[in-house]
Amino acid sequence: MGRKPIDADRRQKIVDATLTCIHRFGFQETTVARICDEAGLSTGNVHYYFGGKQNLLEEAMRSLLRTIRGKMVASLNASTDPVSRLDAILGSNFHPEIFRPEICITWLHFWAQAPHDPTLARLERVNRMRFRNNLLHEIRKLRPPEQALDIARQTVAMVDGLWIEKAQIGAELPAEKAHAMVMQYAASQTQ
Amino acid sequence: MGRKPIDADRRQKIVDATLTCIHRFGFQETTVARICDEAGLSTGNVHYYFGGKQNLLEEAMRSLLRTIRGKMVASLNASTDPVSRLDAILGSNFHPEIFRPEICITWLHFWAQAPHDPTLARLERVNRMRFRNNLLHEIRKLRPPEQALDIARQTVAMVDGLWIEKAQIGAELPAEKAHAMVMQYAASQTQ
DNA sequence: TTTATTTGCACGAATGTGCAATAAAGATAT
DNA sequence: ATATCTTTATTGCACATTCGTGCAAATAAA
Repeated sequence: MGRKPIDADRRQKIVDATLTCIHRFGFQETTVARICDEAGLSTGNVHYYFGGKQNLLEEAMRSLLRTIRGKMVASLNASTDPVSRLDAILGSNFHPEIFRPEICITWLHFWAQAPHDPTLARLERVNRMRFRNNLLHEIRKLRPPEQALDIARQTVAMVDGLWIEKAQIGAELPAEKAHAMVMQYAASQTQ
Repeated sequence: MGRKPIDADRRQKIVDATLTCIHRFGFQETTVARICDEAGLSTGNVHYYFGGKQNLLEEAMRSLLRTIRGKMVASLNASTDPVSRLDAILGSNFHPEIFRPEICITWLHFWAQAPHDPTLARLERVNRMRFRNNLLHEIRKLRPPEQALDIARQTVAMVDGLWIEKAQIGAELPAEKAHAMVMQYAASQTQ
């Protein structure tokens, strides 16, 4: 055998550089050259590790999604009553390390690209349904089923909308404020 | 004098072709050649009428914005009581001709591009504030000021979030359903 | 004829991709 | 231990393509 197998850290390094470029330049102007420059590597690595730009972009979105989901499961274990579990689920979407303009901008590009790329579309759908069902599972304990579904859907929409607002230049929307706004709504619907 | 002056219809034709390309291919793959092909013209026209691609993109976004605002003012004149005026304002955002995947996708690209382009950012901000203030003006008649601002903000977020959902492939969200969901929320907050 | 409009191409710049060459890190043989 | 070999990792460039742009020519209306 020769050298050590494919370096997972190096893959992650390229993925991180990709996310940085997307939030800094946008999807349109994120080039292979810029990504590799940001990562301190030469352009050939992208094809060695990912086979092409499109695969890298999809992998970068998967990575971003994993990061957010990681926050979610971590914050769920503590609570037991429905309302505080709702609060925990929402809290993961407004975690100070997550609810930042850079991440919201990247996520916005993800939403915009998904309708044009079946792979991203599938990722978006899975993620949306998982989020909605997590909420739904708790709301069902507080409300009749037919109301619960609408409330879950409205809550997802409000969270997404606040992410849009946060992504824009000059947005004045601290994570705590956004979290409080959604919780105030959820509380008003579940009493 | 020579021929008739600059043809406004021709400008609009190019703008429409641009919007079609954005919703069909996305911002990243909307090229001057594709736009002009869609419009049935040659590439030179873009620079003759708009001076460059960037100006055209900005003009296309302005046009989209005008279309939506047109629906809004038209539907406001009828009503007089706050709740039905709220309903009218929201109805313009969920008008069957507006709340379609093609338009929602284009709007998503607008949101994603705005953080990278000062001109688009300014457009986004003006539009968001106008929408929020329109809602706020009615909500103030129903609620104390400090609550009213939060409710307006939450409503805008929910509308935006439903636009995201509508843009995705396979979304099952009729305009009437989306409208009803936001109105149900607004009603629950203003009674 | 005069002026406005439209065409179609050519040019330079930039991009994604593939590849040949090189370096690095075990493994193997001597 | 030392040298050699094998596999993996990384480089950096060349290639074909594509893009936005500008312009000279052509066309059409007044």
